[in-house]
Amino acid sequence: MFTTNIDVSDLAGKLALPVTGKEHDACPATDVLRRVGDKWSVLVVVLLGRGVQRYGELDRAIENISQRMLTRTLRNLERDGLVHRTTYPTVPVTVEYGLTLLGETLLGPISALSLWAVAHQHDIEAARAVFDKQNPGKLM
Amino acid sequence: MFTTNIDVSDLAGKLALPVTGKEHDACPATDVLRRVGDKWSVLVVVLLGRGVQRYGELDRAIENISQRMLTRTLRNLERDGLVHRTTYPTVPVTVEYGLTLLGETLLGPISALSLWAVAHQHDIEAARAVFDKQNPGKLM
DNA sequence: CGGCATCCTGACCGATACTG
DNA sequence: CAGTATCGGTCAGGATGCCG
Repeated sequence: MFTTNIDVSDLAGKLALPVTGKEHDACPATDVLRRVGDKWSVLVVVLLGRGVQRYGELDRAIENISQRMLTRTLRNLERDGLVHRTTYPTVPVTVEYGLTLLGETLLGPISALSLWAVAHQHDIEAARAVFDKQNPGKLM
Repeated sequence: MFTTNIDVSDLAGKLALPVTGKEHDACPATDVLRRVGDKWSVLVVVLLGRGVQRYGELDRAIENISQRMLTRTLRNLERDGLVHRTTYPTVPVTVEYGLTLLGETLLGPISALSLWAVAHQHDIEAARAVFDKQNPGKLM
């Protein structure tokens, strides 16, 4: 069981003003947030959090992901050192994917965010309904 | 001081296999992750976490954000109920932005993720260097 | 001051076909 | 089985100009 215990003031305190473009682009948090924000990465990480799985297992587990995106997602995660890829010289070839130790440490933060999303989904949905009613045709 | 204390097994346990396309698209976590993953939302939320700020203050604080994206980011956050917008009928008009109570509860999870990113930035950088050396020309 | 309208570029992502 | 190659669509995001 992993737990996280975070003091928010740590982050706000570290942030100096103004935030230049280079600071933002070079910020490791920006980097990670973009990876986490792409369509499949978090889902793959969470699935691999249950244990090592083969390419085909992931492909079937996520039903509608394209092979292109599954491969791209796994390559990116592998490049960042979050996922390790193991091949066995069988015929045909067998490939297993699993989380690295670094990848496992990511489970805590992304679970915190996911659980926040689940916990507050109705608040968000309600807020959107109000906004869309008060601002017809705006945004969207 | 906000703190979060998360049991990762909560998330993995809730996830059933296989994950259909509709389940993934309708998942509130997917939704939040995409908003968090866009280029400016988290930065704006963190800045507003320090207190109410005017449009121009945010614009100068983030130096190189375009007005278009600042407005879009604020609108999206407002629509989701994370940010509140207050206008004062001065001449010219004054507009203040601040976090809602819901928005403040998001500071915990995104700080957890950001601090993870900062803590492991060197691991990630090193992993990328190894990957890029072993797979020249692949990905990127 | 605090936007909105418009145009443009490059990601991200999906569909399809092919392969060691 | 586990990918690669190619094409095309959609959309985030930047630049510029105008406005109440």
